[in-house]
Amino acid sequence: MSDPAEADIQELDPLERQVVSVFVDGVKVLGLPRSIGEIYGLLFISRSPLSLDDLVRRLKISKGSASQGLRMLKSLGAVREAPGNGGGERRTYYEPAVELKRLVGGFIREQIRPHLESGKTKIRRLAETTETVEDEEHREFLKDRVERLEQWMRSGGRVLPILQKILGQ
Amino acid sequence: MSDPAEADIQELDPLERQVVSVFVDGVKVLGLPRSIGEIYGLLFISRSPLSLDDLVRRLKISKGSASQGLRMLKSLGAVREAPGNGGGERRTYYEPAVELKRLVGGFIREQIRPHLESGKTKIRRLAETTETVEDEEHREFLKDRVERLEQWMRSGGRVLPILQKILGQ
DNA sequence: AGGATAGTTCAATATTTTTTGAACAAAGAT
DNA sequence: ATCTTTGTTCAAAAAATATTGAACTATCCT
Repeated sequence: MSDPAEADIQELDPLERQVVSVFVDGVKVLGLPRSIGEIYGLLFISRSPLSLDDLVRRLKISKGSASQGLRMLKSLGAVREAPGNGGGERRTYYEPAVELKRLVGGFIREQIRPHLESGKTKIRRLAETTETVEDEEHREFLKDRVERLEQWMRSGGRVLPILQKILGQ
Repeated sequence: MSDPAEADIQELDPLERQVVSVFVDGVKVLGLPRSIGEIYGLLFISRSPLSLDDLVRRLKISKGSASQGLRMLKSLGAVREAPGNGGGERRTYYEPAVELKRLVGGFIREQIRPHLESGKTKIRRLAETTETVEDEEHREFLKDRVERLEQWMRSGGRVLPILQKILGQ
C-alpha cells in the first residue's frame, strides 16, 4: 500500500524550510497561527497536492492541528481540494490557491469585514449613549469624537474594494 | 498638591468604557496588545490631556504597562505630548492624534514596512537557493513560485501609498 | 455486520505574549 | 547633598493563544 520512495521523505529539505519560514512570518503579521503558515507554505512549494497525513508527517504537527489548519485555510479560500484523483482514492488531497486576489479576498471576507461590522455596531450604540449626556458642551465634544470614529469606519469600508482591485493583478 | 475634585474620579464611566472597548477590539485586529487600546481609547475620549499617572489610576493598569504603552503609541505617532502646560509642571501630559492619516501612516511605517522588507530579503535568499536545484523541471517549478512571491511583495509595496492616500481624508 | 482508514472535536497541555511590580534612573525642589 | 516626584526597565507572574492527542464519527471495503 505504501510507496516507499515517497513515504520515506520525512524532514523538510532546506529550501522547503526556507519557504515555510517565509509563510510563517507572513501569517504572523496577519495574526494567524504559525501552523497555518507551515501548512500553506508547504503546499505552496509542493509540486503535487498533499494529504492531511502528508502534512502531519512532513511538518511534524498533530493531526488535530493539520485538520483545524486546513479548515481555516479552506474557509479563507487559500487551499482547495485537489480535483479528481481518478478512481478509488479515498483520501483527499489539497493544493494551494496561488492567486493573490483570492487570498486577499478571503482574508478580507473572513477576518476584516466581520470586525468592521461589529465595530460599526458598537459605535452606533456609542452614539446613542452620547445623546444622554447632560452637559451640552461635553456632549458636543463627545459627538465630535464619535463622528470621527464613524468617518474612520466609512474610510475603512471604502478602502477594501480598492485594495482588492489593486491586488487582483 | 492633589485636586480632590479630579483625583477622586477613578472608575471609568459607562461611556468611557464603551469607547475603550471599541479601541481594545480595534487594536486586537491590528495585533497590538489590549493595553494599547485602553490607553489610546481613554485619551481619545478625554477632553483634556492625561498624564501617565492618570492612565494608571483610571484604567487600573500598572505603571510599567502605561509607560510601555505610551512609548509604543508615541512611536506609532498615535499620541503626542501635550504642549506647554505653562509654568512649573513637571509631569508630562498626553493627547491623542485623531487624524486617520497619521494613525495609518504610523502603523504602516512601524508595523508593515519592516515586515515587508524582511520578507523581501528572505525571498531574495530563496531565489538563490532555487538556482542550486539540479533537476531542471523542478527548478523551473520553484522559480515560478518564487517569482509569484516576488510579485506579491511588489503588489504589497504598491498598495501601501494608495492606502495612505485614500485614508488621508 | 465488522474492520480499517480518514478526518474531526475538544479538554488538557504547552507555548507565546502581555502585564505586573520592584528596583533603578533622572531631574526638580529644598 | 538629599528628598521627592516622575518615569523606565526587565525578570517573574499571569493571561491569552495555539497545539496536542485521545476519543469519537464517517465512510469505504470485505
